[in-house]
Amino acid sequence: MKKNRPKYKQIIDAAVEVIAENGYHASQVSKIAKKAGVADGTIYLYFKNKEDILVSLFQEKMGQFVETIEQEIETHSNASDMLLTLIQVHYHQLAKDHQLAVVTQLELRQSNKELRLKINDVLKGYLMVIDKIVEKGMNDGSFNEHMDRRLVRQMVFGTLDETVTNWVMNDQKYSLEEQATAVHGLITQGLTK
Amino acid sequence: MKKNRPKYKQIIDAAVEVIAENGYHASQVSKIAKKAGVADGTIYLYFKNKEDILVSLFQEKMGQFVETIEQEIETHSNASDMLLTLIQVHYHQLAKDHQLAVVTQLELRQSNKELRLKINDVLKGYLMVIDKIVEKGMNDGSFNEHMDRRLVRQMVFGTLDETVTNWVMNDQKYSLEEQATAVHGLITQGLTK
Amino acid sequence: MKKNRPKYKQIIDAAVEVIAENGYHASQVSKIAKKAGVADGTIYLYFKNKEDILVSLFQEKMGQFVETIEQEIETHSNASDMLLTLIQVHYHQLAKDHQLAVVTQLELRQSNKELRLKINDVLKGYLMVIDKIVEKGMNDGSFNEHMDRRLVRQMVFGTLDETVTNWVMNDQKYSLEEQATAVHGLITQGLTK
Amino acid sequence: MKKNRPKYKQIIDAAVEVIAENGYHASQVSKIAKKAGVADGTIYLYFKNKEDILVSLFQEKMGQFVETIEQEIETHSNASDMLLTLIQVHYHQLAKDHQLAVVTQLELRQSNKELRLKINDVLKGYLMVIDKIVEKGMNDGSFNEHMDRRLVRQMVFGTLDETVTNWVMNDQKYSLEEQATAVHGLITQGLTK
DNA sequence: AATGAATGAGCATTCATTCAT
DNA sequence: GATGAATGAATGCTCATTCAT
Repeated sequence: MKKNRPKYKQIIDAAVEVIAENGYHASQVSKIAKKAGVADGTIYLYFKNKEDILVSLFQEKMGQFVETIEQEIETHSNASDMLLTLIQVHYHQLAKDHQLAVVTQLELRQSNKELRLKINDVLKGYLMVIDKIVEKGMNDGSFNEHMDRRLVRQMVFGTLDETVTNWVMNDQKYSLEEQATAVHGLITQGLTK
Repeated sequence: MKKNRPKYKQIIDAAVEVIAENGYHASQVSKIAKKAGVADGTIYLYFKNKEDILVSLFQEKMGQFVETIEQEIETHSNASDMLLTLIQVHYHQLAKDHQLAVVTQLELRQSNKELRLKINDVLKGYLMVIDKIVEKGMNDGSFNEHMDRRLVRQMVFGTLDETVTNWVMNDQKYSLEEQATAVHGLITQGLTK
Repeated sequence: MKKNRPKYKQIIDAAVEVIAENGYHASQVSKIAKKAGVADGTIYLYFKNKEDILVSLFQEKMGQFVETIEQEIETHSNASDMLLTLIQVHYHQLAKDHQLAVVTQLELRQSNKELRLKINDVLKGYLMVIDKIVEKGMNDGSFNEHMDRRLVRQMVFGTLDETVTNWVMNDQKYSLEEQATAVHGLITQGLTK
Repeated sequence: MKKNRPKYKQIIDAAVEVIAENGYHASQVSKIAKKAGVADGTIYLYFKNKEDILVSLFQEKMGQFVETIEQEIETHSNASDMLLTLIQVHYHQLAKDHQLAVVTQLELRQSNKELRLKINDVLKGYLMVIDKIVEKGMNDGSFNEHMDRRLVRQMVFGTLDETVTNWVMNDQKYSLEEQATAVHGLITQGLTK
């Protein structure tokens, strides 16, 4: 299994670093190879092509991301608490790894439509976690049962994504994690008094 | 004034068409020129460079967008109604011009960081409209007065943007405009019953 | 006769200025037109094409150059004195018009082979003046009668041209005219004691 | 060391051929690559850019040129003989390689000012050889000790350069090498009987 | 005569991918 | 498995010249 050989992770981590430092368009395969300490050609023993590096990068990182969130959520039985936890962990994961935040929020979005579609596929795992929480809240009566689940998921994800992107674009100069409860409040209570 | 000469708009409209049809990266200047019915060199009488076409495109379209929304909002005196109108008009504008929706939601985001920063500048005008509505609602007591205005703006914009992007990515196969009241409900009431 | 209309000289003088300021390759027709205070298209009422401006420029300036030298030479009856006068006037003409010196010594040489052949044609008038002096000196016995006239002409012209070019390349920071007698000495006496 | 790999010289020789055949401005990198039998991109493994090919070309060829002249000169102890040898070898080197003569005398001079400055740097090695000969002659009393060394160098180089350029422009239809002694006579004895 | 908007041919360079060693 | 030299397709922009007014 290629994914377990040391160079696989080595190349993915090099890719994160190179993209964070140079930006998406200035991240040539040769730069990633150099940073990973392998020859250009070696990359192609582990990845089908450049796009495959980026998709794999996203899969690896997002996989850990979702896994961590799922574990944390399990410690709660209440949908609203689970949602707060999801927000906190989401923010925490990105706040603790600035490079990864830049890469996922800004750089990877410059990729072409096909790559973005594949990234969306990877995101589905995350959206399902949101879905489960919403589902639970709607079933146990803590959330409004007349909501369109798809729209709820889009509101939650759109809000989290937009807040993180703004934080990254503002050079991460305020605390992302401290916003968690306020954002949770907005999502659960809405704007109305 | 270059912006009033017919070829200016002709080229911008051609750019929207070409990008919608071919995608951002396959949209060569020569293709845009051909579609606009002018010579390649003519493009450069009206735009500084390729990026300038795209920024101008966004400015033109977003300018009309914001203007239309502002006019519609003025017919209401209530913050919640204004927000509903904003959502409706936002959805309507993009639903009525599928090509423009594809270009702004998907294609233009593949541009490099500089272009995206310029696009963000243009977006500020729109965000200010959201701000004004929120401000009004918080002042007249219809909205919760303890909210962080920045976060509110990000939630509203993030939700609208995510819902439109999903609609575009799903090939616009359901009605965007019919979602408006549901989205308005989610934003104003939140998830909680 | 086009050459007598005011815009003809106006354009040529603008060309000298523009080329001296911007260099040969950055001297677009539109820049020359602007400096001359005429429209781009007007240039083509007076000159066949861009190359024709440059050839005409060289003809005009070199014509005056040769004429001045011929007049000055006539005041002498001795070949060696004539040669000294030629050198002095050659240096003086270029020293008094720095822009013209830059244009003829450096910039115009970047032109393509065809233009340089035409320039050489114009130069023939000047070379004939040198020839006449040498001829006279060889006939009256003051110059060595066994010399190859062509080679003598090339030595004289090559020496003058190289000394002026060096002076221009060194930013004209020493006096060109003060070198005249020394150069005359070298040419007439050679290196040998 | 890139300069020792076979493709380095292969590309430089191709550049000489292509420029001699097509002229400076019609010598595209792709033409040079084709003539050298390599891919366009390969050029850039050996040279920084197009200008670097031309500067390297000049350095390589002029390096051999100067080296050959220095070796030949060493076989003489007399300044005048050394000068004759320099002229003979200068003429011989260019007469035996017509293409190189065309490229250095005509084509490379069409380059822009920066390239010409770099070429002048390379030329300094050659001018120093002239300087050494003149110095020697002035010290041992065979040459006039009151001469301005800079002017002498310019006269010698200007004369050689002009005679070669004329020969090239006249399609090399007479013998350059047979002129050597006559030119040497002109330079050492001057025009005066 | 004069204008200036419009034209469109032309080209250096990068970089993902391959494949002989 | 690993290497890295070699490949070659792909494109934004300039500017001399024209011609309708």
